Amino acid sequence: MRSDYCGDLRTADEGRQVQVCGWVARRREHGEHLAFIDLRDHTGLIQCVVDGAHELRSEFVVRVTGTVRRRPDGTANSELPTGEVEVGDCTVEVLSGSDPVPFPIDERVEVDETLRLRHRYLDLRAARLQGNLRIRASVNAALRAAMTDQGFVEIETPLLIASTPEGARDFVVPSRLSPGEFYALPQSPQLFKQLCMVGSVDRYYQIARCLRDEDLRADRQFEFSQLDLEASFVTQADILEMVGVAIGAAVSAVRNVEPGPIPHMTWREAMDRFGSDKPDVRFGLELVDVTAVFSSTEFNAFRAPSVKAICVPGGADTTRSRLDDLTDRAKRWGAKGLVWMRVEEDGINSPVSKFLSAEELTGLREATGASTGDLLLLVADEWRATCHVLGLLRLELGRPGVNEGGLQFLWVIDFPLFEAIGDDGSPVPAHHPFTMPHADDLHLLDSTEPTDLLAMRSQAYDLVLNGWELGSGSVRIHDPAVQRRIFGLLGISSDEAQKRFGFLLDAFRFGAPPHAGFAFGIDRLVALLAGEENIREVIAFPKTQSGGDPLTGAPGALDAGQLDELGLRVLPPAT
RNA sequence: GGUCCCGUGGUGCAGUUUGGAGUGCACGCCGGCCUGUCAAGCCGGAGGUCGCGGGUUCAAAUCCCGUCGGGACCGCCA
Repeated sequence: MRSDYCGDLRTADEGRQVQVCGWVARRREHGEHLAFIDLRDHTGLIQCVVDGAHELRSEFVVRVTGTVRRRPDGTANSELPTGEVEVGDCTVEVLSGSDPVPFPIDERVEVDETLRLRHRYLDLRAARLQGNLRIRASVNAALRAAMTDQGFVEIETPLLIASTPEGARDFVVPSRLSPGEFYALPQSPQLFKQLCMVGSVDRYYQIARCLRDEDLRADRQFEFSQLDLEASFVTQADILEMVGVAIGAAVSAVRNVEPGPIPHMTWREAMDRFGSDKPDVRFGLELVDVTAVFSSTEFNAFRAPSVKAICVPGGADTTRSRLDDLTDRAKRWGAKGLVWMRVEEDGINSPVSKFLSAEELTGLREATGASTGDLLLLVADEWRATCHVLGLLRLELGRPGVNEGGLQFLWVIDFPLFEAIGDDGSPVPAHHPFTMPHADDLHLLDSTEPTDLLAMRSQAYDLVLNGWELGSGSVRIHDPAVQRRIFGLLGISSDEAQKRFGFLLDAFRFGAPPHAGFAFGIDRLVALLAGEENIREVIAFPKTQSGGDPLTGAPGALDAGQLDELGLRVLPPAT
């Protein structure tokens, strides 16, 4: 039916009789007996010269039989890869007609996203999504090859599993055979991959679909894909190396460059310098600790456990309304306030400068390296709150576009084991409860001091790319005694632990190898490699921010018969 | 749970601040002309519940309240 793809024809094909199939992208009529058709398939466009095209319309599906010829002198189109040639002496068969399309299939027009999603099959015809889906496919292929090369075995794990109350909200599936009971869809294959380790698989991986019922964002969908992996008899360093190999393969499959070794940064340093556990290191505006400068200040707002500043070079001309806007944002992010200071020729211009001593102002300029023309922004609070607010402010002020600054991968290591002490007095795990404490901090497990517990580091690590958390992993606890100790600290009784994770704990009684793993989001990686700031652009059929699918109408109601069969009754909406 | 932005012929926008006739631009669509265009060109034409509901007003796309849809973000996402 077809001899060539549209986008493949070149001068080397001159003289060949070809059959090309595709969609009419554009039609240019020049009277009754000359017209040009741009024929489009997934490879690109080819111009066909036809004897009249009045019956043809945009997006008609046609098969064109003709001869490839060099275009007449002066009529080549340098914008098109196929622009040196055209298909002439054409016979056109209409294989399928088309109504006028609801939006132009043209990159140059930004169309309402609901409309694009409602007619996703049309949106997919555009080069942007065609390219993105193919980038995604080559990333998947490169990851599979890299994992296979490293001795990993691809294993599929179940989608219908038991709900565990940890982590994100589960999507649940009612059971017909056990009315009133439910499966959960996996948030990740976490427990199964650890069982694979107990089962002596040694190295497991999977491109796994994961589902979490949490609010959607530009970088979050209900459903997403992870490269999920786990290995036995390895250290954290081994896992980082293996993931680095996979990432390198994915990057070089899309770009023609190897990303090189991925630098490491401790969690503490990331928070201190960037105010985030997923720092975007493509730009400066780093946080500067100035707590010491105000150690004996008279200014109440700065009598806080942590005072930090951002110096915005050349920012002194920031307008008052913009500063007010930044202050509003800082407050919405949880700050008690935001102090701004314009560094001017004759000193510091700030609403609070009269509360500060000369020594403090001098110390501040020294600590931040601020010079005339700069803007200083300060927040004072608990250390975590200060870092958090200034970290968000930093992104607001300087974050580069998705295609700027290259690909800056970063390992964030030495995460804390616990992120806070909960209301019940038990520490709250920062990762999951199977995370191995850092070897140097194991002795703190026996401490009863909250500060000791919060100081404990874990063998957990995140991979970050340009400020996006790509994924996380950890060395797991394989020793039942340590696991019991952790559950005890978390306030999880052995009965409760047995109820929640009994099958895993049982498995660990029969010889669990030391093991560690990782998982990273393929949607996010592909989006950044494709230069997209939204993962919906690299997903064939994504959902809107409110979790709907304008194409299929999901989610929708069930009819009474289905509900009966499942033993379900729908309550009226709460008011 | 919260903050902010958007919604105007098929598409993308302007018009909303300061109320005065559905006014404008570009693309697309339909018809005609046109033998080297390429986002073809020229001429003509059709096409509107200004998201929806209520309110204020002599008068609402415009002001107010509510609601629906979309987007960005905070919370949330072990």
